[in-house]
Amino acid sequence: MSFSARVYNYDLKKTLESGQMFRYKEVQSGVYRVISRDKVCYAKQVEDTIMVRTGEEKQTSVTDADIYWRTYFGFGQNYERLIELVKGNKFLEKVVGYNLGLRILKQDPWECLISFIISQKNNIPHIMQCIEKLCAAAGSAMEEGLFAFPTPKELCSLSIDKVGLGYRKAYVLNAAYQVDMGYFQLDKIGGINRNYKAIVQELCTLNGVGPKVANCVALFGYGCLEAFPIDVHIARILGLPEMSDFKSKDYGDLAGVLQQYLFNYAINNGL
DNA sequence: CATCAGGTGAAGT
DNA sequence: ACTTCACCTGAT
Repeated sequence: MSFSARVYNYDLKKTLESGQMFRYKEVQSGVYRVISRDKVCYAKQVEDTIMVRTGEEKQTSVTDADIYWRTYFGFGQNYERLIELVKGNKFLEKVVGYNLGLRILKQDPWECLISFIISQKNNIPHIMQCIEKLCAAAGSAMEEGLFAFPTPKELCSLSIDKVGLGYRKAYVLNAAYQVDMGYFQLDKIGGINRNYKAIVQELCTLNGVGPKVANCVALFGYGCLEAFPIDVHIARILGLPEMSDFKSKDYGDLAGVLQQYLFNYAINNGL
């Protein structure tokens, strides 16, 4: 039914609204409805506690849904080392300070892949609108008129002309076909002995998936925190004089976190 | 009406 | 290897 998580240095609003995921809605002040795969939850933060309400019928002990959402929200993550790593660079210190509490979510690779294919050369409100239309058209119905993210098979057998995907439609349909047929195995590329580079390389074999989208999927879908997606905002920032000797590799498995901090700083400060 | 928005692939240097 | 350009669509 619901659970509470004690969190340290977590910011639910920043985490959800930083553009890393698209299926959230603030239904009441401070209450966020979050949808992932075929699951819905309502999350609210009060100081160092996050309350998560799920649609489960009864609460016997810790449910699978609890575990799913704890992992999803990244409650257990800790990026404290990043504060030390950026010391000395005033700009990065400001960026990290601005984003304290923002975590990288652990999303579903399939949903993440399709979402970020759709995101290319597109703006956030329209991305969200496209995804909702896609779910309504192909996903299975859940409670209160909400729809699950469509499975690969569901996406394959859909006419998605009404979704407004534009030229991305072919990319989405092809990805759905490849995954549904088992030609492209999302779970396999994230297997135990695969690494970040291999994941990006594999993802880039899909039509419509280039370095930017592949790195987003690696970061948000596969939990590769060393992934460093470079979009127009990040590229602009990398051109700033204070970033002249910046190398993402220097930040190891916090590079992706810093990337998201830079991105969120950029879109909220007109960079 | 022209331009633009969280890129990519193809074709041209 | 690097540069240019078309691409769907909805918003301004």
